Amino acid sequence: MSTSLLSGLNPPQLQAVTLPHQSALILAGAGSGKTRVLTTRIAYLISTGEVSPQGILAVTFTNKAAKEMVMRLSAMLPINTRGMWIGTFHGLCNRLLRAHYREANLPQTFQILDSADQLSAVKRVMKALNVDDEKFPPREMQHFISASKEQGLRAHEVEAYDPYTRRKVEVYAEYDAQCQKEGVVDFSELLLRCHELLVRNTALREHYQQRFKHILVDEFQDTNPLQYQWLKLLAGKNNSLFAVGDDDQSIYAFRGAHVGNMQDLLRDFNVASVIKLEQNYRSHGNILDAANALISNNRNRMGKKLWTSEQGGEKLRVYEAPTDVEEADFIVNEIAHLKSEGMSLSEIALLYRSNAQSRVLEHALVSKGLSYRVYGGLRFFERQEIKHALAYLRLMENTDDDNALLRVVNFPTRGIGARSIEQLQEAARINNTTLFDAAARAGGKVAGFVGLIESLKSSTQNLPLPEIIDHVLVHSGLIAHYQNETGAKKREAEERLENLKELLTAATLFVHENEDDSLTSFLTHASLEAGEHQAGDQEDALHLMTVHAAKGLEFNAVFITGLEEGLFPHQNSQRVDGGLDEERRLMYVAITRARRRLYMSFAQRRMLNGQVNYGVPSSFLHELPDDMLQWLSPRAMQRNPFEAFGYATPAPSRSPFAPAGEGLGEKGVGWRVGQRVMHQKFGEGVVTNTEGGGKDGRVQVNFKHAGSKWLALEYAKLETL
DNA sequence: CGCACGTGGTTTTTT
DNA sequence: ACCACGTGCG
Repeated sequence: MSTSLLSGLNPPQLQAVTLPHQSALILAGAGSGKTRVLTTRIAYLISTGEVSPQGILAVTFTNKAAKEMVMRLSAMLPINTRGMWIGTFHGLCNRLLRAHYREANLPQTFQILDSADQLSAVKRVMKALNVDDEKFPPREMQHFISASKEQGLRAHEVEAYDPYTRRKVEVYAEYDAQCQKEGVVDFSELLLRCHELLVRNTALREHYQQRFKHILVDEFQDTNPLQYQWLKLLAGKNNSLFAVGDDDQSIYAFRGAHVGNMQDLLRDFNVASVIKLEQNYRSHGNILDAANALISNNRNRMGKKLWTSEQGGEKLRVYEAPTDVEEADFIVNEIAHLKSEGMSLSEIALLYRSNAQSRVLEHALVSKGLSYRVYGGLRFFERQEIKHALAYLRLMENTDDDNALLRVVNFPTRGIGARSIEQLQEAARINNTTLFDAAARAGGKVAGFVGLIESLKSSTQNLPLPEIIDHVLVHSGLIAHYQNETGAKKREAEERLENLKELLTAATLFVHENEDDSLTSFLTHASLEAGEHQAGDQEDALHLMTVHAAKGLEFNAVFITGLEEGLFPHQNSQRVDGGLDEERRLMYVAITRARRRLYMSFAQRRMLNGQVNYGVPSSFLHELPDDMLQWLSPRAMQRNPFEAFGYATPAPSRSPFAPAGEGLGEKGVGWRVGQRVMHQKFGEGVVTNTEGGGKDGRVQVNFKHAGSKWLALEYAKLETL
């Protein structure tokens, strides 16, 4: 093999890459070359003849990461990466289920429900079962089902000791039955079904166990219990599981990720030693030291301390603004300055804890004329018009897909109203068929719809994919529908038409890039890679995104905004066990995105949910060593940080948020927002909000140690400070 | 059928 | 403040 493959690796990286055939856990810190290690290991295994490309199974969480891996691998080795099993958990499970659809008891053209599809499917089940959606909010129901599946539990396996849970289990069971009848699977079902297939089918399991000698997993800290079970099953007794992850960057517990999988892996696979990648190639020393200091406040870490040869660097800049608007102004000015110094906008990121915070920032950016791009939000394949188009295509593939039928049976409107649909559903229920079957037996306009689908099917047979879609767009009436929009909706309709055109482009591209260019394959692509298709990122633009979305990225300059107690760390995290630790990891992720310059800012007052909120600076700021910080605003943290943050002086009576002459936050409760108070049990704090008056009055107090709490004035004994 | 108005919710999210 | 969703009316 070529020695160049391994050159430039540091000792632990080299050790990881060249490990013998054994299971391993690689604890890879931020910016420590994790992806490089992963891809180089694959290249190493193949080029030494240890394993053939077919014997590799490499799993990631996102399509982006999978693509990156494939790209780097093809650059390293002169092999055809097509056909290699490198992909997301969902993508790989899909592949397996498609290959063995009969054994998995699925139709060949089974469709994949995204979250929105799943929600409407849940709602339909609940309606059919007469479930009170006040007592059982559909969203919660959906979460219950997904969460159960991610634990590897079918409805009958869920422990239900109370009537409430039993009812949910009932819905879960019926939901699964409905999906089975309609030939659709949701995201977690892909994994669970695949797992069950391998558990039950010994021959199949052994076949894949024989095949995948080396299994490699990226971002292992984000795996949920079902994903871990799946990996364990495929690894069997003889294969090696090479897991790369960072417990300090585990920020997805809220959606079922189980960091404990890292410890479990050590035990289940008898991992002899954990290899730590601690040399960071991304950030300057100060940034790294600050991150280390912050994360050292977490308990139960596997233990890891990043270091860099790039010692020192700039201090971390901290800015306190009176209001969120002024915070945004400061940031925008700072960015304009950086730009004038030659930094390109795309090298700068603006991070926030929650999406709502982007509004103020965007406003400031627009007025300053700086181009930016907000990441996250509505994805291409999730747009209404695209979903409509896909629904027609799905129905053509699989007429049992009731979700798809309901979406387009009367869109564009063809006179099939709520009444006709109810009749259809009733007929389907009585005869135990799907809606399309019921529709096929109906007359009138419904029959017309059935005819439309049949004619779309027959007239597009053997056409290439883009032509199929083009035909459907025209003959479904979608194009005409949007073309006929006038008045207020005209602009919106034009954009939708653009997107439909873009769908054709996406299909053309898909045909070029994929060997399997069937409609089923394209529909799967649309479900599993909803976000991949994004237009317009050529321009040099700032990156605006949540901290979550920033994981895995890096920038020369990073702004972490809204560093206020209750926002970041977020209020709701207090209710969750280990919530604060996860918030701290989130902050750790945020800090470690920066290469050279890091700004952290907060505001004294902020408009939140239509209300003025008075915040105190994030406790995370206190956890950063003073000597690494450079304060850009007058108010500095000195001997007693809390002292510096309290609002000993009354808040000004005029603020951007308060009409002139009115006392701030004065609602008759007798406490003023900004007032420092003492509570017998919770100690020192600052009033951040008030509500009601007299006996019913409540105040929100942000306590120094106990966090933020709402207190009923009737009971709370508060004293002024 | 489509619009107008009212109501509730509001952390993070990939697949 | 804002948005998404649901209901009721023309």
